[in-house]
Amino acid sequence: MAKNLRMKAARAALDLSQDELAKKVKVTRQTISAVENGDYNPTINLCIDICRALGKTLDELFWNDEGGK
Amino acid sequence: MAKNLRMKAARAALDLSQDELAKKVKVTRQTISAVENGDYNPTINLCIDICRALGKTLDELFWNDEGGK
DNA sequence: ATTTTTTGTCAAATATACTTGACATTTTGT
DNA sequence: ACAAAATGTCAAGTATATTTGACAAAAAAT
Repeated sequence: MAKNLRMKAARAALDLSQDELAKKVKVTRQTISAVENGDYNPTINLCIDICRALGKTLDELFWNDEGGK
Repeated sequence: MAKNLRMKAARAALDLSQDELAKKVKVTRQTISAVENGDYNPTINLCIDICRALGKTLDELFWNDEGGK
């Protein structure tokens, strides 16, 4: 899977560590790391919580135009 | 959880049954039903596949302004 | 240079998304 | 009214998201 650089950038823009974001979102640091590194397929509720914590929308952080595949 | 009426409407607009959408997305009819009825928390990849099959984006089908809690 | 914080990653356990099969109810078509 | 298609839902199983604990490497701070 591909890394989520947009998420990483949005987090950096707010000067949050993975651990701080994890706490806001009530999930583990490892989970945040895995999501950023594209190591798995998070649930949409987690994605939504991350978006809210970072002040972004789903399309901004998780949508890919570029016909998938 | 809340029903996903936008998804139901988008599917209806293309005149697809739950079963037909399920096949396009390579998931079970029960899973589509559960997602529409808000009975659970799908993975983002499933949401993305559903969006592509219905010609919508994540924000259009799964994002909620209304600071939902 | 050396602490301190942040991040990557691994293994084992737990929670939950998703499947399969089946039946009842609702909706649509004739 | 009847038959067929579409949907809701349940139980038991399988796959995988997420946790917990831990350690090493990289980056940032002093």
